Amino acid sequence: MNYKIENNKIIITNLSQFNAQHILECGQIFRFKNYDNVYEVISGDEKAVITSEENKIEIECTNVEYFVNFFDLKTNYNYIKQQLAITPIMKKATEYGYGIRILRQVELEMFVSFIISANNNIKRIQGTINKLSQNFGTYVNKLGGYYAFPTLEQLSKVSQADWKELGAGYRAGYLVESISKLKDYNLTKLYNLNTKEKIKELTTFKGIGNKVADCILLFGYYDMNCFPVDTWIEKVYNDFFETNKKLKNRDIIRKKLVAKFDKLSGYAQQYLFYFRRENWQNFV
DNA sequence: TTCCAGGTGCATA
DNA sequence: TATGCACATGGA
Repeated sequence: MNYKIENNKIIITNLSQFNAQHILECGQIFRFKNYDNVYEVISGDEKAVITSEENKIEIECTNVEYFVNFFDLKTNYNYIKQQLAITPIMKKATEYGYGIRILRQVELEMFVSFIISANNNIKRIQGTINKLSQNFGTYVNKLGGYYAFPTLEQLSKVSQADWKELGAGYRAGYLVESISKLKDYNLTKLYNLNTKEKIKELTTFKGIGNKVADCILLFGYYDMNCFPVDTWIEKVYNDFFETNKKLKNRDIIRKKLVAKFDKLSGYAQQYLFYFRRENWQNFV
């Protein structure tokens, strides 16, 4: 992956493996907005402004090192796509979302965001998380001004009534209980465990089942052995991977997909998710 | 009006 | 272990 740093900006000229729309709108992050051909992203307490031109992409940001890591710029995604594109559907999906990259995000932010995401839609999830940050996060007076995602201490002050006010619905109780449990639990200790053990640990928290745990691990821990199976992956699985019957048990769907994609599961999942969600009208 | 959204918790068999 | 239902909320 080619990139360089100029005047405290990240410059990307290899557009075959970086597309802001693909990266931000494939469901892995909720704090971004788009106007004209500019995307603004907030992650943790940092912010980036991505401007796409014909031959290059400029990323102006609060912290260059943070965003080189965040956008996973040291990984060669052309090689990954090549390994994945061995069936017709995977070839289509990797071509459609050619600019996708898996973001390296903050553990706590993923933990909270994906509890909110359960049985919810992306627009409402985004609204809840943005309001949460505006009401409880710290204001940062850089790059036009923005609110950081709340720290654990700030999150501890969000009551069940506050969460309902933010639109979290029945997940309000789960959020209060699970955030409270984090006071005596260091999320970084999960790095010492294998994927199965990490899922087992995370699912002891209220509001975290297998799917949400997979998302937290994939997007917060860069664990590519995870394959979150949601309603969209269930559809794409039954459309392309299962010919006879419709399979509804998501644990079994996950097992079959992980057996197929192994250590590239996380990447495969994002290409398939983006492809199916953006193309839904072509498959109903 | 009913269905659906990046599902989970809980009771029951 | 497996199945089925309730759960907030707003857009289509």
